[in-house]
Amino acid sequence: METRKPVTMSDLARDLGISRSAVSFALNNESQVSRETRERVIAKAAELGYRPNAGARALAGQKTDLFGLVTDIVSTPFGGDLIAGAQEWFWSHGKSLLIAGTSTPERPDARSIEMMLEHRVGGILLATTWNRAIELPSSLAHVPVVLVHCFDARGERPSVLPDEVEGGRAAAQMLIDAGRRRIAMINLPPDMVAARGRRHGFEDALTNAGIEADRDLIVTSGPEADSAYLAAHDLLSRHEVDGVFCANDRIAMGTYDAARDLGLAIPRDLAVVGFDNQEIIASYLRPALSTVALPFREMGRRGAELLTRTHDGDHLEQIVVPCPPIVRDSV
Amino acid sequence: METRKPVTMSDLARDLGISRSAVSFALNNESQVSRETRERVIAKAAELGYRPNAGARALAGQKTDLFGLVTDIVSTPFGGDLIAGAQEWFWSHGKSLLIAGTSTPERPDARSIEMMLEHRVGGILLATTWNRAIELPSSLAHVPVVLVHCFDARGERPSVLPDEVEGGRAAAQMLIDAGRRRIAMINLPPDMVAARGRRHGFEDALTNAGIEADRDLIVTSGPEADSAYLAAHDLLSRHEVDGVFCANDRIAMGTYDAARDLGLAIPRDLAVVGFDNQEIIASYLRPALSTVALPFREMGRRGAELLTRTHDGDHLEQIVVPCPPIVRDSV
DNA sequence: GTGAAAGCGCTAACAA
DNA sequence: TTGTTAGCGCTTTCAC
Repeated sequence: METRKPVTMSDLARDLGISRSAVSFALNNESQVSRETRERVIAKAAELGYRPNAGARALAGQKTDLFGLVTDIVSTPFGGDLIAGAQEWFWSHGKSLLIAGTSTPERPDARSIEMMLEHRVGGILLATTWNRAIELPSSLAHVPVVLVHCFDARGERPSVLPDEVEGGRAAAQMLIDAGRRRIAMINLPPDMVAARGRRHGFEDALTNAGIEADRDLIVTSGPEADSAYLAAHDLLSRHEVDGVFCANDRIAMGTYDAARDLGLAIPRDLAVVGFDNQEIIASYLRPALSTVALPFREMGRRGAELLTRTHDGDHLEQIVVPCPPIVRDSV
Repeated sequence: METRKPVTMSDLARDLGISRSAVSFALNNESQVSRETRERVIAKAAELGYRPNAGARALAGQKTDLFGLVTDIVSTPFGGDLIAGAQEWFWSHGKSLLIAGTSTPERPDARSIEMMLEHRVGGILLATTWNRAIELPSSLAHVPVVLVHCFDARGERPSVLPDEVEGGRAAAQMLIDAGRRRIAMINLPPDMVAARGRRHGFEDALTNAGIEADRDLIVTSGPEADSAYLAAHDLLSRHEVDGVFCANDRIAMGTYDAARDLGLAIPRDLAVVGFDNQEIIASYLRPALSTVALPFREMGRRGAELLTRTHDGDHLEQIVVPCPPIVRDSV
């Protein structure tokens, strides 16, 4: 592999005996060139393997095609969807994506933000693992920012959020449609944004179905499977329940264990619905877990879209993306 | 949020009444400026919030600080580690990382590679989910490339690979050290690079421990849990086995199910070791799975390092990174 | 130690 | 329709 000096516009112009601007116009599909010239230029470019220099173009045109994504989410399976979604949008619009992983998006490695700003990104997408309020670092004060799966504590930036309420409603509905009536919910700690929304939707659906919401059937668990095992075991041994909505898939995992230990068959004795659609959990649990998906890909896409639009015009928007139910075998 | 025009070197120079080159020298720590001038420049830069323009610098200096990472791995939990590792290296060396997710690294969305080349990246890291040989696309012919978790079919590019053999040996050793003697292996399809290496190390360790390698105890399974369930059920019901090395964590998952259905307690009746250390599987299985880690973070780091060095000098290197055993409760 | 000046590759008025 | 000419923000000789 030998690196060789890249072909420039001047090379094309000289070879073709025309001016550099003619080449520029031809390549950028401006109107001011004859069809013939344009074709000659394009042919020559292909022949010589010309490739535009993005940096130079940005410098001269005073505009970037670079955007940034800062997130703590790359280390989870969701990260892939998020990145894919954002990238799909950017690419199909001729933009490139600079990514920085960080453990704390609100206080990202200062260097990573700095680096993006030095590259004069047109805007930054800030995404988090947990749906929550965040405080923007001051270095971001003068850059367009769109928050994904989180929102600005000061209410000054646009964001893209999952429809937790509708998701909770959908989860409950799956249980109701299966004929369950003694329906419980094992929720996340109440200080979590997701917990509030999902519960709200859950209660709503029960009420609409004419099922009285029994406070005793709504319990709290930590987000992890072992904590959920305890909560589920307690709940299921004290109450007669035929359906349970777990506020996330890991809680469902713990619930499966508890059900097994209590001799309850899923879905016969107990129907279970999760939330998140963490593929690796949901599809490997037996029976496969019915759940509600967190639409990271779509949120990434919408975030990117919003960011490029925010660019000019400066309207504050909150976009809410639906959480689709995923039917498997646990209901 | 209002975007405002960035401060340039000329602004600093004018404000300070000195030339632009003086500013440049001062900021880049060149020797040819007086201590005093340098300090004044630095102070002014801080005051005005000057931020160098990476694109302009690259253009003038004919060098980039951008590198690319193309991979199909972002959608798995491993992706996070890989990215983190690569980024750690690049950042601490003042480089930035451009990332492109793709479903097939060998035939990545042509646009994504093109985009990186237009940005004049100094080199590209190509990483795959599966350890395997890959054929480089021709567009990469004149760019430094380092392969991570895969290798060039034509043997012309450097790569960073996990030490599968040593990993297999470590897995077997965990079983041996626990006093197991009837040790089986549920391997991946033999055409997979990982399968060959892991088996090689496995047999090696048994031989060294004076345990005869029983061909009947080495069986093949697909990479997924359901296929593994069948293989494990078959193996365990026909042979007396007290330890099994599963070539990946999902196979271990299926093996857990089979063991339970056959009434075998883990680890009492059957010790199990996996491979990959997929956190979400390994730590939630009960008992938690002892396994061998695929060192993606370290591979990312080494890949980045190799890439920046490959840059000049052009030695073909194959780096092999150790796969550390992770002890949990299944042995 | 400092400044003038020539680019780096490209865009975009403006003239011709 | 084409070419000329300034820059964009920065690095880097080369004189002073």
